[in-house]
Amino acid sequence: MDKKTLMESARERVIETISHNMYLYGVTPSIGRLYGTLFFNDKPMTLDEMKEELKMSKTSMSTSVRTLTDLNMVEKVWKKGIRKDLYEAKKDWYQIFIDFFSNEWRKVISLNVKAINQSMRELKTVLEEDLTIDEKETVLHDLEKFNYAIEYYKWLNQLFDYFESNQIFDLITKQEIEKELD
Amino acid sequence: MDKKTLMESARERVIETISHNMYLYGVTPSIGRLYGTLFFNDKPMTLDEMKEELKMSKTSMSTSVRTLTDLNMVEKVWKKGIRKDLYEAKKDWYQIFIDFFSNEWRKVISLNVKAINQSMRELKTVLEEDLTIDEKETVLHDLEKFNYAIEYYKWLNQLFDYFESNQIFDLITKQEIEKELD
DNA sequence: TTGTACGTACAGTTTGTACCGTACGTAATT
DNA sequence: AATTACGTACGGTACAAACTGTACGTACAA
Repeated sequence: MDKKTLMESARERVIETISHNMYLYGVTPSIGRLYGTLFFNDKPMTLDEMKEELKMSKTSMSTSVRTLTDLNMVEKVWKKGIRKDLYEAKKDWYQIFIDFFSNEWRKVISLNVKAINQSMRELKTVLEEDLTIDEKETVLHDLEKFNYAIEYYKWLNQLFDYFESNQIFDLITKQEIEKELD
Repeated sequence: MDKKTLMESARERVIETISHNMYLYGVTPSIGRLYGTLFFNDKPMTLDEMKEELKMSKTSMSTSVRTLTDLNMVEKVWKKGIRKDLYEAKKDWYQIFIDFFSNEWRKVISLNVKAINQSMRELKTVLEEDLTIDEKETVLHDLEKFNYAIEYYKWLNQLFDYFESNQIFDLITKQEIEKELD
């Protein structure tokens, strides 16, 4: 294998691995591959360049890039004289990690909390009616579980606050190497 | 709406919300719904009971329950005199959250690190050959990125160590209520 | 040993979604 | 104003994943 191929395959291996593991962020391998490609490409790319590089349709590049933008993994950049939109990978992985929780997870938490609050209100009105022993017990059990959930979501939000405020880096510093990986 | 329906719908709303939001853990709504059902069912359930409750096939229940078990969200329990397998939801959501990172994320990190190390070794041998200025620059750039990634994964692992050791609860206590949700 | 109950592997079917080509709206260029 | 270049909404297709039914292996019961 000549040096050219070796250089390419070394990069490809990592891109491919990343692409198959970005399901943790809820994206498909194709989208992951696009991020990997942008990450290793030092210059911003146009949709046409991505299309060419990945041998996929321009449409796919457009929607994929939008997904990555929504996840704060990619941003549009401007360069004078160039009409096409240019995109480049955000390269601060710590920030991407934190943003993911601050955005995606908090969105979900908010939805769950809303549903739980609604159900709690309803159950509390039911409590005022005549209930059998069993019914009352069931309602109280459910209310306990709802309360537990709410507490948990509060905890999660506090945790994400901690991430977002960068206090987490006081606790675990970026450069520090304390133990060997693998 | 009578009290019976109200009680059921209050519970259903929350189960449904959870089921649609458990994609963050990489599971489908069906599997999420099963977890929700088990969570609110105070007694362990058999596959047949789940099948009946969710109006799905026993096969689906079997595979779904296995998925949830792999995620440490459900466990098999024994009861003397009962031949069927019984399953119940694990109810410690903090632990589930932590286990998710300790298991799923670490698995992915390990794979990524392996790929990167392999590629780093290859690039370092390439560096010893005759390279054009441009080639050498590219290789060095890639090596820098690989190093960055390795550092990031070390950081993540340290973070998860912190979770796993429960030190995180010293930092953010479970009961504490500091701010209002939503 | 035979019969019964149970969980799951497997293969078939259906549902969902990733991806493509086309065709349109918008904005820059002349 | 006309033309060109560009990004994306839309509808169709093809592949993948979720789900089902059957059928088998295993373990307990009689």
